Amino acid sequence: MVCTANDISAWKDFPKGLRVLLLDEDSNSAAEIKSKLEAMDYIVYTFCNQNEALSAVSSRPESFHVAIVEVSTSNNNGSFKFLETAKDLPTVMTSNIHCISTMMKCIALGAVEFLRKPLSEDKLRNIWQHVVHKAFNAAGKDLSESLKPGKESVFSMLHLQMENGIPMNEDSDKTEDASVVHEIDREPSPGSDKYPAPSTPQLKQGERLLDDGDCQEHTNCSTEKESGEQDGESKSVETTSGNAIAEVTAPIGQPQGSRVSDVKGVADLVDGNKGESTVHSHPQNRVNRKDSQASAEKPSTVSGLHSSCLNKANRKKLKVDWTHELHKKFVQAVDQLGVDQAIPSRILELMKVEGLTRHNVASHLQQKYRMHRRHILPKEDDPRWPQRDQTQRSCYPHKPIMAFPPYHSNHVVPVGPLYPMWGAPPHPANIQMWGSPGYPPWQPTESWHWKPYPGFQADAWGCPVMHPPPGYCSAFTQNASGFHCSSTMDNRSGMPHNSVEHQPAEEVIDKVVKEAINKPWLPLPLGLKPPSTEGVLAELSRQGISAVPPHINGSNP
DNA sequence: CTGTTAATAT
DNA sequence: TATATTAACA
Repeated sequence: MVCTANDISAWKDFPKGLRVLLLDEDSNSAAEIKSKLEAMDYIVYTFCNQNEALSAVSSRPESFHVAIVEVSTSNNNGSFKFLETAKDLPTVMTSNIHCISTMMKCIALGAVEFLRKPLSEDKLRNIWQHVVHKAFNAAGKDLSESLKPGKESVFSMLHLQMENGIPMNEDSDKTEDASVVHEIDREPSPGSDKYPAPSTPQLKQGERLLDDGDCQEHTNCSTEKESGEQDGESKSVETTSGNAIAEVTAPIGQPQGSRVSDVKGVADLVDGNKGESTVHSHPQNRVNRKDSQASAEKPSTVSGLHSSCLNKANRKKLKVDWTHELHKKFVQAVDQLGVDQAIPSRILELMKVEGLTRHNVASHLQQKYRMHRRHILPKEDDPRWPQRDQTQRSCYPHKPIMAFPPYHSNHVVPVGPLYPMWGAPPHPANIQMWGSPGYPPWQPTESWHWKPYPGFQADAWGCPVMHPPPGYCSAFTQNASGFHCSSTMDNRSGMPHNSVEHQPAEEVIDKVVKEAINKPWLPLPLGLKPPSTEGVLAELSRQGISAVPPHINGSNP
C-alpha cells in the first residue's frame, strides 16, 4: 500500500514516480488531470469507472501511493465507497460541486483533502504531501509513543531528503496546504543540535483532549476561502477518540490535518448520530469537549467505516481550553473533594476528563487560586508577622465551596443568587455559576478561602460575598486579640451567623484570624475599617512585640 | 512521585 | 492582559 517513511527518505527524486490513481468519470477531466500530473513526473493510472478503480485498489493496493477521486452528484456513493475501500490510500477528493456537507463527508470518510475543480497544477503538484504525511504518520505510530525518537528520526529522514536539495516543487511551499516540508523543517531549526525535545509530559496520559489547534487552517480550505463558515464548524469539533494513545503529535505539519477537526462536525452533519456528540451540540461546544465519560468506546463512530482513518488523526500539542464546562467539572470536583483533598490528582480523577493531566489541573487550580489571592493581597506578606501559627488549617469538616473564578470573562450567570457556589443551600442548583462579574473588587478578598461554614457565606473564587458574615467578625473578635473588631457588629444581614457564633471550629477561627492578622490591609468584609497601623503597632507592643519586622517584599523565599 | 510555584509561551 | 504550559523545586 502506501510507502513508509523509510521508503520516502530513500526515494530518489521523491515526488517523481509517485503513482497516482486517478478516478474521474469525466474522461476529459481525467485526461487533463492526467497530463498535468504526468508533466510533473507522476505516474498516473486513470480510471473512469469506479468499479475498475476499486478492484484495482483492492487487488493491488501497493500499486498506488495516492489517489485522486472525483466525486459528483451521480457517483456520490461510489466515491465514498472508494474511500472506504482504499482506506490506506491517501485519497484526494475532487469535484465540481463543493457543498460543504459533501466535502465534510469526504473528509470524514477519510479523504485527505477535498479539492475543487478545476485542479490547478499547484494543487496537483502537492498531492505528494499526503503520501509523506501518511508515511510519517504511520511511522510515528509504529514508534509507538516514543515521540521523540520518532520525531527525530522523522526529521533526520526528512532532512536528508530535503537537504539533498530536491528540485521537486520549487513552489510547493506556497501551497495552501501546510507544507509538510516547511513545518518540519522549521521544527528542528531552532537548533538541530539541541535535541532536548520538549518533553510533553501531558501526553503520557494517553488520551488527550485536543483542540482544533491550528490544523483546521489547512483543512479543505484549500478549496476556497469561502469556507468561512466551515471554520465555525470544525471549530467545535473534537476528536473523542479517547483511549487512542496519543501517538504522533509530532509537530509534523498535517497537510490535510482537517480530518481531525472535521470529523465531528461531519458526523453531526452527515449522519447526526454521533452518540454523545449530540449532547453537547450546544452553543459553546467549544473546542475540546472531551466528554468525561468513555468517549473512547466508539472509535468507529461516524459510519463505522473510515473509523480507522479517523482515530488515526493525530493530536497535536493541544492546549487545554478551560471552558466553562470544563471548569465546571473542575469546580465540582474540588467541591466534592473538599479543600483538604482538592489536590490535582484527585480532581483529575473526579473530573474524569479525558486527556487532562494533573499538571493541567494543578496549574489551573493554582493559578486561579494564586491569581485571586495576589490580586487581592499585596505582595508583601510578611511571614514574620506575629501570628499564631495554626498549621492545622488543613481541613474543615465541612465542604469547601468553590465558585468560579471570574476568568473567561464570559460569566454566564448574572449573579442573581447570592450563592453562586456549590453546596450553597440557597441554590443548590446553581452549580455552575460564576462569580458575579460586577462585584466590588474588594469583595472577593476573603471570599477566597474555603468557606468555613457550609451554607454560611459565599466564600469562593470570585464569589460575591454579599453579606459580610457576621460570623467572621465574631470569630475574629474572639481570637484576634490584636484587633478591635467591635463585637457589636450588627447582624442585619439576616444570615445564619449564629451557627458561627455558637462554636466555630477552632481551626476555622484560627484560619480566619490568621487571615485577618496576616492581611490587615485587607478590607474587612464586615464593613469595619481595618485597624490603623498605629493600632496594630500598639497592640503588638502590648503583646511584647516592639518592632515590626522589616518588610521584605515577600516574593523571595 | 506529587503538589507548588515561578517562568515562559501563546 | 489573561491564561496555558513547562520546568524546577520542595
